[in-house]
Parts: sequence; C-alpha cells; structure tokens
Amino acid sequence: MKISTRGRYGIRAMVEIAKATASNPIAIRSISDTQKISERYLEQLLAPLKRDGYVLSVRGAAGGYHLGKPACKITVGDIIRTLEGPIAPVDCVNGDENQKCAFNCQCVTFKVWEKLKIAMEQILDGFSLQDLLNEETEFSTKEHLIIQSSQKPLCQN
Amino acid sequence: MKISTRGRYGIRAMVEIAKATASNPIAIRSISDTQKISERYLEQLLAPLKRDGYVLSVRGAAGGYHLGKPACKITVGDIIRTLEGPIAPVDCVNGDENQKCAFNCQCVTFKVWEKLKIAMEQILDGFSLQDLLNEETEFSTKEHLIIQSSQKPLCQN
DNA sequence: TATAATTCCTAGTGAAAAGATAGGTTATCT
DNA sequence: AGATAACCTATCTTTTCACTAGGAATTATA
Repeated sequence: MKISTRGRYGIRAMVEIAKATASNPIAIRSISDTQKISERYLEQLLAPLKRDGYVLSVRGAAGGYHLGKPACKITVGDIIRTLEGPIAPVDCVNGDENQKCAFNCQCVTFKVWEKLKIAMEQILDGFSLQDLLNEETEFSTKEHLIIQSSQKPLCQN
Repeated sequence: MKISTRGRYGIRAMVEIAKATASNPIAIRSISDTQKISERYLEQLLAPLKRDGYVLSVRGAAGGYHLGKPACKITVGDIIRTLEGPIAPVDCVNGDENQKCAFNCQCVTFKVWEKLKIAMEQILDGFSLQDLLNEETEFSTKEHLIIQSSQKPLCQN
C-alpha cells in the first residue's frame, strides 16, 4: 500500500513546473537539480503527464515545461492516476467493469475496498497543485522548524 | 497503491477461521479448499497472525486454527498491518520517528500523506471480522444477484 | 504404540514490477 | 553551425511478490 517513486517524484516535479510559465518554461535539468531526481527518469514521468494535458512542452534550446492547465485544476490524485494508474486498493474497484469477478464482487470484502477507494480519492483529489504551492510559501516563513544539523536523509517523498 | 495477496488472502482466511471454535478448530487444508488458496502459502500468512495473537492454533491430528480474540475486536486494518506492515502511503508517516526526513517532513506533500494515512486507517479499522461475517449471511439470502454462467473469474480478493 | 493428520520452521525459486540507465533523434534558439 | 533541450525506445539491475519445497515436531485415534 505504498505510493511509488513515480507518483512521489511526479508530484514534486509538478510543483516545480507550476512555478514556470509558457514564456519561461522550466527544463528537466533544472527540476532534476533542485529535486535531486535523475534527468532520465524525470523524462519518463513527464511523457504521460504531457499526454494527459497536465503539462505542455517547449522544444529546443531554452525550452522546457509549463503547466497545461491552472494549478488549482490539477490535483494530486490526477498526477498519481496518470503515473501509477487507477487509485484502487484492489482491481475489482478500479472502475473497469471487466475486472469485476464472477460474483459481481459480492464478496464479503467488496464493501471495504469500495469505501477505501472512495476515501483515498477524496483525500488525493482534495489537494490541488495550488494547495501545495501555498504550503511551500508557508514553510519558507518558518524555516526555524527545520531540524538543525540532522543525520536524517533529505526528504524522498 | 494495491493491497497484496497477503492482505487479501489473510482476510479471507480469517473469515473462515472466525467460524471455528477452540474445541473445533479449522485446518489449513480446509481453508485452502474453500478459499482456493495454496496450503503452503496460507501457512506463511497464519504464522504472523498467530504471533500477533489474532489466531490460536491446535497442533496435531484434528488440530487447526481458531480466533485469539473476539471477531468484533479484530479489524481488517489489524490483519493488513500484521501481514503487510504499517498502513502508510509513504514511509515518513508510518509512525516510526526514525523514518522522518531531515526537514521533519515539512515538505509540501507531507500533509497529503498524513491525511491519506488517517483516512485509510479510519476505513480499514472501521470494519471488524464480525462485520464481514454479517455481510456473508446477508449475501446468502440474495444469491440471485450472482451473475449467471459468467465468463468472469472467481473473486480473487 | 503405530500411524495419520496436523502445525511449525526455514529455505529456495521464478516471474514480474520498480527504478532507473543508455543511446540516439528531432526541434529550436542564438 | 553549435548548443540546448525535448523526444523515443530499448536495456538493465534490484527488489518484491507469490509461491514452492523439505522436513521436524506434535497429537488424536485406531
């Protein structure tokens, strides 16, 4: 029950891209530098995000990426669905009718999975990229909260 | 973001075990037959469930398993935690302080994961084994809902 | 008391998914 | 022309998943 690096990196990348504009797009190189994510891996994450319209790209020198729609219209759930597939704890609730089993999923656990899926989507679709950006500016005003000279690793999420 | 077979099989096995009693325990063989799960694999799932006190075992001939506590006191979340580890979409919210990162997880996504974790636990701990048993008797009174002569696979969840 | 039925313990294995790397092509700015 | 960047496809390594396997210990019962 873990979010994979695809989803986590994707969200962090999108937060960076949200700061760019059509006339001043951000390059993969730049995202890679600030977020410490392999350029080559990032490339692979941005392809599906572009396909789904969440980002647009500008090719050639001085090119890069910028959002394909307003930050308030892109949710964390959108990004995860694009990069990891349907948000569903088991296949029979992923929205594809063909994945339902012979009992029409009338097994004792079906209700649990259904409710779980709904709860997860409610949270993930409840946060937009804009919310995350606001969160960031909030953090910058309270840097003192950062643990000093810590042995702990940089955040990987 | 999927529940693995360990969790899913474990829940189905526990529903069977919940029907047994201390004086009439259910054997792995029997669970395996009705739930179509490999005996050897089931063995491995029951070990940790026993360790955590959710089941008790009776060794030797006519032995088997029965619940270690009342069905209403065992939740789906309990079973999943025992078989799959902490219910946490990312490591930094799994309850282990050592997994928190250098920024004390003050990254823009932390709030999302925290809320997601809480929502997931609320659902999963909101269903007890007893609830699932009740669900089952409910189904048996409306078998007509089962899809007739379907090509669909048997339920694997 | 032998035997069959059962849990218990540890190890191994095959396939798939995750998490990247790598090489090269195409487009665009300066 | 050259540098910079996106784009495309393939490959590779590591880890996890899902299961298999062999045998030891325990206990009812014939």
